[in-house]
Amino acid sequence: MRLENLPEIRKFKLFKTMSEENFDAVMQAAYLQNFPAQVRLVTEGDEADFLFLVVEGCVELFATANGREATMAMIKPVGSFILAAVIKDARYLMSGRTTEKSRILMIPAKNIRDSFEKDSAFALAVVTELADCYRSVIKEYKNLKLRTAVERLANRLLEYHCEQGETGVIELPYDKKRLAALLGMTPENLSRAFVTLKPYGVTVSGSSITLSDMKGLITLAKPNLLIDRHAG
Amino acid sequence: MRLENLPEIRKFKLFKTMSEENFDAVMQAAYLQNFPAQVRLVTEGDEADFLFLVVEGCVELFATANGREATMAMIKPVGSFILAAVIKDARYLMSGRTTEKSRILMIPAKNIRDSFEKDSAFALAVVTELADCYRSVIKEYKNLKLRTAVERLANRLLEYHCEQGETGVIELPYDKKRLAALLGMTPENLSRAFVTLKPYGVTVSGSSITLSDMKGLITLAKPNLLIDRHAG
DNA sequence: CGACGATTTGAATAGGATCAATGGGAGTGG
DNA sequence: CCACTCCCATTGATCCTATTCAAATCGTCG
Repeated sequence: MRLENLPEIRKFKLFKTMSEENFDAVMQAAYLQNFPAQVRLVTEGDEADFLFLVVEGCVELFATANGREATMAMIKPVGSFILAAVIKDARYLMSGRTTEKSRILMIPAKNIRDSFEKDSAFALAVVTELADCYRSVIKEYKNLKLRTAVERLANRLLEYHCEQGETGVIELPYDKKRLAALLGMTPENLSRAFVTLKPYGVTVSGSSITLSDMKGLITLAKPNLLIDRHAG
Repeated sequence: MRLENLPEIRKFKLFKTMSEENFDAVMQAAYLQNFPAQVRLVTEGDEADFLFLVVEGCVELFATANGREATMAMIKPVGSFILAAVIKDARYLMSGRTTEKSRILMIPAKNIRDSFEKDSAFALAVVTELADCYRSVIKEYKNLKLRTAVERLANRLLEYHCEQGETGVIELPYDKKRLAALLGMTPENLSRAFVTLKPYGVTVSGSSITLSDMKGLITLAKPNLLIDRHAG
């Protein structure tokens, strides 16, 4: 593959500790491709042929059943997806599609599994990454089961605020439709949740959100170290 | 520790491939203890000092926030819990309590992490176990997001039916209160869900359930390979 | 300007939760 | 063996959250 993005990939936590030799071998076999928005990269039920890395852009992971659809996660650079299926040599449990123009690195699953056996530093990185993924899903599950829609939104806003430098103004990272799906609600309900948060200093203007009463919002959201990335 | 249950522990997938030497060392440091029902073994937020194995009995994993409580999983013999926290040397995201008289093996986290580094066969087993755990939570998450309460119950009944030998009669593995919590509903709602399933051949008599219209029940449940252990 | 998709708002509905009351065993003590 | 008690399960009534369906509005892009 071409090397323009190699340095950042090398810095990604999965590969940082990998031996030079294995890294080169893996990248030799990998494909770096550009995709437009709305391209389906993987479909649930398919065999795990590749590990995916989002190098630029964004990928939405989602699942379907009974005619319903649920957004499971959004993957931003540099992040991997469906590592567990690759390691287990199993079928994907989720589908993935780009939500914007994206640059995606596809690594044949076999190369990952081979390196895993040859390179113990890489094996450790895989375990750590898997443990992180596991803990993230547990947190999402708790978020969904233990909070109302308004509380989930409030905490998500606090998270973005934290990520974006605590300036009092947030830019939503996706359109509201997708944000709603990610939070486990309908777009209509998200709209209403924003209205509910108005008394807590939340002002919406398109994709730009102003937070003018952090204290009040935090009181409502009750951020929790064991659920949220922000909090503390 | 005492050795009465050693053979079954040795057979547990986490330890099956471990070197004799490491297994002995790990078990040397472990404690096997009997607990009555309703004993809190771990509390979310605590540091991961031990990996736990359920040798006999049953442990309920649950989480709390905002005065609410959610059951995350039930662990039966032989099963481990909070492996991810142990590997990451992080805080537990879930609490665990026995639901019945149980025999629990407690392995100091440090021994697990040490063996993990020394024994590559064990490392592989850990990765596999973590990947399994991850995929299980994803399935639970899909189950919750993509199905109604009645559908979740129907599929759970089919799962138990499958596990228990497809005799047409199921014995519920826990009391209904806990089953309700596990399925993400209230006990009242579980009761009503059973009533809803009556036209599909589901007859309740205490903890014993009769299924007399498998075809109808399956049509309603729509079991899914990518969510359910049964199905197929 | 006009069209189309995204967002918001409104009204009606559904799925579950909560609150309250009743029924039913299992275990205890007489 | 029976009465009593307590806890669990069921049932009924009501409330609440969130979904659905419908319509209006906003924004953007050609």
